Amino acid sequence: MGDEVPVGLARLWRLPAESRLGRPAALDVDRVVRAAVALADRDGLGGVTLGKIANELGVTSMSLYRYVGSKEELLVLMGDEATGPAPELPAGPGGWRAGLRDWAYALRAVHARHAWLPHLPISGPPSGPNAISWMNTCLHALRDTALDWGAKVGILTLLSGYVRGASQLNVDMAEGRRGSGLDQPQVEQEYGRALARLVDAERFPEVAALFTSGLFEQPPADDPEQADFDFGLDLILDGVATAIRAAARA
Amino acid sequence: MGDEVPVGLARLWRLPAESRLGRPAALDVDRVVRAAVALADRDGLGGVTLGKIANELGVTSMSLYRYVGSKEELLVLMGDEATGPAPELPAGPGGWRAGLRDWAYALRAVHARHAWLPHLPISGPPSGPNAISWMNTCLHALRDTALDWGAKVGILTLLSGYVRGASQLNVDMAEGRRGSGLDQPQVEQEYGRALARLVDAERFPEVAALFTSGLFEQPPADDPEQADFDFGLDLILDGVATAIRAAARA
DNA sequence: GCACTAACCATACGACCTAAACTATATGGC
DNA sequence: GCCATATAGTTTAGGTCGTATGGTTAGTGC
Repeated sequence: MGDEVPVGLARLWRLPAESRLGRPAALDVDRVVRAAVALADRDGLGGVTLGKIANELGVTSMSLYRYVGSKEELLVLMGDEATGPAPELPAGPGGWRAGLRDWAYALRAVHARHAWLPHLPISGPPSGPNAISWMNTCLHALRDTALDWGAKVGILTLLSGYVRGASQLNVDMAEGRRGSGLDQPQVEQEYGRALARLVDAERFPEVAALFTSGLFEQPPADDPEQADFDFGLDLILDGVATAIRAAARA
Repeated sequence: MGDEVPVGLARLWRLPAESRLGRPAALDVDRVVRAAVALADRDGLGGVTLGKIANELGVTSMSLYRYVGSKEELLVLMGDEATGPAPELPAGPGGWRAGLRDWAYALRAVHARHAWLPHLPISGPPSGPNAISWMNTCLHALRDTALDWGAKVGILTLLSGYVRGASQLNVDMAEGRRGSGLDQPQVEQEYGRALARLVDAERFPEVAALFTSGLFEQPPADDPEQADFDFGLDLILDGVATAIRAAARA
């Protein structure tokens, strides 16, 4: 009967340590993590340094190790902190499809607020309280379907991975166009033209056709990133619909 | 009429520099990148160091800067190198579905050979010759469909992102169980039980139900990771099928 | 006031990436 | 054959960062 919880999990869930002995702590895990998140929001992931965090808090970097096992662990804590709790359960009508769509939109919005978040190294399955909160909301949206637990978890994994990947790509493209005052369509043009010169139409006929198709030349929608995101999301949701129908038949 | 190509792209595509002047080079980009890949295969991404690469090649770390602009750029080159060219075009029957499935399987196999590959930071849209090769194969599988280019690119992005995310998760789970001689089902048990103790059934009823469902207790398939992968893949392919039908109707 | 415990700090070390200046080795024109 | 030139590679050094170690400070409870 192991009642114990790994120390990393304990800090993620902020389990109180219980001890009135010794010198009282001037900080707590929360303040450390919040300072780190604020720093990442300002300077990016690469700008997060134990020294700078400590400076911000008026302590030395070594004292942070009283609250965090290592920088790697700190990154995990930052991830859960920045993700925050999932929005309230919709419970409204619209069924699973609207529920999943809202969920994905909300998660995307979180990534937009913290551009570094999708770039955090994955450290395993969702384990923090906020990650669990999002998990709960997603599963809730699927509650009235005939899917078994394995399928629900698969959908959750797929969907969160998709949002993460899409956000990551958006951020990277945005980073690529920093300095040169180009917006998204211009970057796509640049990309398409540079590669059109490199791609041999004989070796890669499909790609060559793509780059001469004019897809990267037209300035179509007013928010192309949103449109791209919606395309993939709808495609996934169509797949979910198929799975739900199949489960209902069984 | 800019005939020029950014220097990063030039190195990715190994554009020859043309110059018989000066001291002849003892190395070339290829050898540097291959040594780096071999090192990553052995020691992981964190074990890749300019010093170690140089050592392996019998030079000093600074000389590597003759071939690579920075370590960041080296990572990009490593990514394309390790990905390698896509497998030969199937051209067989089975249509787009078999084509995409084979493609995804092959990409997954590449990630299995280079566990660090899915962990590389994304640096933009596919740009290297090998990435383009995989792009070409994927587009080829969709050739006989009525999808427009935008949809095809969306599917490519979605699919490659999915494979990447799934591989990343597999690697991280495998890493989590290093040291303690546990296999996948045991790790899932450990995960399920640890979280079952932390998750409040009132706040997170769905998750609580999941963790008491026994999903993480049973040792079901003989290759659970493969089964999970297939579930997501089939779901995506079902979504693609829907999109193809819709495009054909239009 | 004394043992004990926990929080915090000063110091130091070892990686690592890379800028700058210098040396080595080839080519091509005279 | 020699020199200007251009490219390759080395030396040296600086700066940043994570963190191991050991000492110091500030509280609690007997």
